[in-house]
Amino acid sequence: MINYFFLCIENIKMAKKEKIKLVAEDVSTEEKIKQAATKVFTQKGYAATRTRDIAEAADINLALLNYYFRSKEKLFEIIMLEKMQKFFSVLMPIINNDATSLENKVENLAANYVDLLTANPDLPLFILSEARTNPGIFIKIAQNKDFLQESVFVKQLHQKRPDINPLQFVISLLGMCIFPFVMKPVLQKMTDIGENDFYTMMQDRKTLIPAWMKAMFKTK
Amino acid sequence: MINYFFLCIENIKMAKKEKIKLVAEDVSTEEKIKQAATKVFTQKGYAATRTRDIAEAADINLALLNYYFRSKEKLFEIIMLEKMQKFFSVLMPIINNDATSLENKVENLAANYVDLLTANPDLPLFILSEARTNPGIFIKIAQNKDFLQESVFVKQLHQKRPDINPLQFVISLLGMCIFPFVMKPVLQKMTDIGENDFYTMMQDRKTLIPAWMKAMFKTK
DNA sequence: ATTTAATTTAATCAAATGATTAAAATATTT
DNA sequence: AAATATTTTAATCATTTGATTAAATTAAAT
Repeated sequence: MINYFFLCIENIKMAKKEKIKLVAEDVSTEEKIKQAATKVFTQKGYAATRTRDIAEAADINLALLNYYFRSKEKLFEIIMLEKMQKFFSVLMPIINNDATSLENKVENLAANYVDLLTANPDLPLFILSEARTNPGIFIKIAQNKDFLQESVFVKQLHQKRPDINPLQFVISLLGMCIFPFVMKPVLQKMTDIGENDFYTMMQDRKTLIPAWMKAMFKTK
Repeated sequence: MINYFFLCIENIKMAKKEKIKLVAEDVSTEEKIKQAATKVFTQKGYAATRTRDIAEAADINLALLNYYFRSKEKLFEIIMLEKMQKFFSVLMPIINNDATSLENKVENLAANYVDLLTANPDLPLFILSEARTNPGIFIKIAQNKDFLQESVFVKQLHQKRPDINPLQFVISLLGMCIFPFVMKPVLQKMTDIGENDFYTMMQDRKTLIPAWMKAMFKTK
């Protein structure tokens, strides 16, 4: 997260280009490539994606991809870092808020993640599976390894239930929000759940998950 | 699931071989390849796996892979079907048992899946991510699309809470069992959770998840 | 208007990769 | 022991794929 801009504006040439394009405000070739890459990478994963797929989706010449981003790997890193940022920009402000209660944080997390993932359904599977296949990239994201343990959220969880590892609740909460979207491809191939049913269920989860978590806090 | 053996013993030649090898009881070349393929495929996914990786891991000549399994894709299908079977051979008997209570089913599912996934940590991410990338294979698995809706488990859930879609509970339960393993690669790269901590937490979940689910059933 | 810089195109390269082939080695049957 | 079938090896193919190059085109600066 920290070195996101460093990586993104990796050399001066690109920095120049980016600025020009931002001022110009048009959908630049660079942006077209990035959008196409986001689509193809998140749908098929890094290994299954061909640079030619991206070029075709972006409706550009293949050489342009390398001209703008040097390599498939560099382009992928940019996309991945953006996606990770999206994830953490939801998580961090909520779990570190001193002013909200534990219950309130749970409500916020459920609502915000359901909305984020409804808009980006294959985001979780993309991040989670690339973390396994492509470990190198996650090392570059110099995240403070204690950000979770030191969060207000974890402290509130510990206060509420000192007898249970707070991470158990964190994993369950994230699982209840994220897992449906991870499971979606399998679910849709194995059952008759359609797009509308799924959407309704996810919306219902905004209230179900907080209610469930409250009940889980109270178990003896 | 249904056509598993049909696919596996795709032609008479292979059927012959298999029988001979089973009788002979030695670790046949075919079995060596399958074991190596299982390892590499589940770790790296289909697209990122090179047939040469498998050959090297199995310590055999590359041509043998094609001799025994015709193609990378055919080999993959066999591995995938075995893995799916592993998953469903845990799920099906439990959710279709008339003799056990709802609470008992939850206990069984939690305990059995924690054990299964502790022994096969990258099984879920393998299945879930290939379902997205490689949709063709899941069509071949001619699963009855109503097996879940018609299960005793879903009926018991409906009886307990007619006001909530039973699938909401199913997804949450599976999520609480499976998601930790899906999240494991990311979790380990972002926090200081070691292998031992993770193991302990998963064992604790065998009792936590049933307790939580019971509490969730009671929410107003 | 001319020069310089940035962008785009078409053609091509080199390496990687799934697969095949023909011959050699080993096992099985007659 | 000879003949036959099975298994293994080494060499090679044909494609695919990420990347490059040199030329053409367009935009920007002087």
